[in-house]
Amino acid sequence: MRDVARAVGRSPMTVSRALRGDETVSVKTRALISKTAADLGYVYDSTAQAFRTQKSGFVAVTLPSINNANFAETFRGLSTGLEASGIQLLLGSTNYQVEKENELVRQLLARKPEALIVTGGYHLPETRSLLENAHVPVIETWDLPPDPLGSVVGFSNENAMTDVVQHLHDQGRRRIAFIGAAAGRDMRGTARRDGVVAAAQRLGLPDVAIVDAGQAPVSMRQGVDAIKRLGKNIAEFDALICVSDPVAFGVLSECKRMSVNVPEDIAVTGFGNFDVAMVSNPQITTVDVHANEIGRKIAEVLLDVIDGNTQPRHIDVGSQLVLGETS
Amino acid sequence: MRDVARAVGRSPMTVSRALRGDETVSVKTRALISKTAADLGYVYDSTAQAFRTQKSGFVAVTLPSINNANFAETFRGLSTGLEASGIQLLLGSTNYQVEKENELVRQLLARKPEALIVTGGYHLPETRSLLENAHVPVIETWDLPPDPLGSVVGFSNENAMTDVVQHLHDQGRRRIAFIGAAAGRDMRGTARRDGVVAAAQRLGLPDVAIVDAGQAPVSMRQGVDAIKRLGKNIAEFDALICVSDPVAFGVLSECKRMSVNVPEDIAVTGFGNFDVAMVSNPQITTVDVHANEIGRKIAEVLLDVIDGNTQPRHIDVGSQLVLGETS
DNA sequence: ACAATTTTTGGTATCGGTAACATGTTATCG
DNA sequence: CGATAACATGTTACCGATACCAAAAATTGT
Repeated sequence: MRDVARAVGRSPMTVSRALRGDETVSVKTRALISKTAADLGYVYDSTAQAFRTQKSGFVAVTLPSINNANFAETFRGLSTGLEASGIQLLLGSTNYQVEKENELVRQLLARKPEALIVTGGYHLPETRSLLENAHVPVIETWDLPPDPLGSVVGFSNENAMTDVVQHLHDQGRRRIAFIGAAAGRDMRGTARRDGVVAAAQRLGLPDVAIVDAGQAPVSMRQGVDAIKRLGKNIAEFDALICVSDPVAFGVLSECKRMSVNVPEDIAVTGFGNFDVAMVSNPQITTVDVHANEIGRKIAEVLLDVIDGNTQPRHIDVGSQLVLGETS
Repeated sequence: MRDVARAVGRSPMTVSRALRGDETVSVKTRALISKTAADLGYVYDSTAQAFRTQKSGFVAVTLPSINNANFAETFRGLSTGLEASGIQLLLGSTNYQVEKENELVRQLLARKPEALIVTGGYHLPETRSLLENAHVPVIETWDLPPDPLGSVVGFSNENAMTDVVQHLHDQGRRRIAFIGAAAGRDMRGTARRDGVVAAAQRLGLPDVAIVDAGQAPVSMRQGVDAIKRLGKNIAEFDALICVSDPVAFGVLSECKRMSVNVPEDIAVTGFGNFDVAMVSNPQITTVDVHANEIGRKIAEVLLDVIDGNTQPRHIDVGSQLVLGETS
């Protein structure tokens, strides 16, 4: 910056202002400085800026898994929403482990993010106190935690499942199995399971069977494997509620191979309204949770927060049953 | 840090060393300092560290699209490989636009990343010179550029397609169409298309028809739409080579709805060997490009580079035809 | 022409760590 | 016991931008 200043015969201070587009620098000086900086191949040092201003200019995001079309869609909405602001996204993946989330949050906080976006509403007590003491705006997402740390942009996994169970009940299905990850890791999956169990109970249906599809993240292959393991026992059920669309797709595919007819013999539902649900043949009944909208709303809340608005916001984007051909 | 130093009766320098696990600080002093820091709720300032040491401790990654299982898998391999090192990943998405890549690279460079990972081997001249002058190790991936900027971990999109065309030729297929994104945006897609065209020519097959599936990123729905637009004309072909597995899946699904039998009437192939290819029914013939391995190898190269090894490395992870039931 | 503004520019201290070097303190050994 | 090595800790000067305040230059009004 000093070099640029010398080259244009101005002080570094003026250069600093000019490069940030400060209006108090005269238009021609600004133009000259921009040009000179470019000519000299000067690269602005954001680290020094972050240090001096105590504002890092990025937002930290924790995702359970990067390889998940749903979170990816939220992330995309978020990126798009933040694009104009020049805010960058620092990403970390927790692999669905709260212990790892804790470590990750610690690392991310040390970088003084403008805000922290965490997926899910369940955290270790240690993580909670870290976040509470950090005085960094927190946005929880993909959930509606009972006791939020700050802002929330999400939906109720339980309620979403209530709609699914109600729908299956309306179709005359009674013997329901839920296929999802082993309990304890994927908290949103667990919430969905609980939602199913509770809804079935309220509707007077028999107890819901829980089919363990292995460790989160569960995907297509685990759906296949779960059905393989079920084998003939699949005849005990007339509806399979899957924790996500990929699982449902795997289930559907394996049913076909086993000559189990969907939806005649058994209904199958997914979650998330991924492309695969619509493109699949038959189309999978699923739940749209507005993943992209969540991302865009997060961006909105974020820009608001960075603007100095400290009032936490709670946004329920809701969810919507999407009827397909599998139920 | 000064506060912690005062609390333990040592200088800030000793605290600094202790917190970084410097062995020259006596074991008990180190323990005391860690404990005191934790008790005081001290949070280490990575920004200041980055500023002083001129090492940011993160690696920047540009991806064409975050919502893409291919890159996501690579990203996952990379995350896993870097986990222990404490290096963080700063992510940016270019939306398959080289102009955007340029802007993104500029922003990312301002943060002085330890290294920069860019997807693809084609960049604007401006971007190239930015990268060359930045003196930041660059790793290009998902490609084998003829004139690499630094290290490379990738595979040849062209060669991968040669295998596919050879296989189809062996099966007696002759009239091939390639389904991919509009030319110009997705350079890896373009490379694949060129690979198909060239291989067909070498084998003496008729000219390959190019079916435009719209703007990158193309996914399942665009596969569906492409086939819908083809309509009856699909009978002109006996093999459809798709730029990616999701596209192939969409194609397959729409073929089924149109009562076009795969593979009897027409062969369909994908690219990437992702879950959907194997779980799909019929299983999709595809190409495994070892996406996860790419990520892990990048991590390896990265750690090597950060260790001060400036020698660029060129790793070809190769690709492998995976026979399914659609060809 | 000159004071009162308004606009534009500059000087200085500083953000919180750490590299490099200096110094103090405790074992080791002939 | 004193010299030397090995270990532990301290001092100082930065890294590069910018907040804050001060001052110069340009513009305006009478």
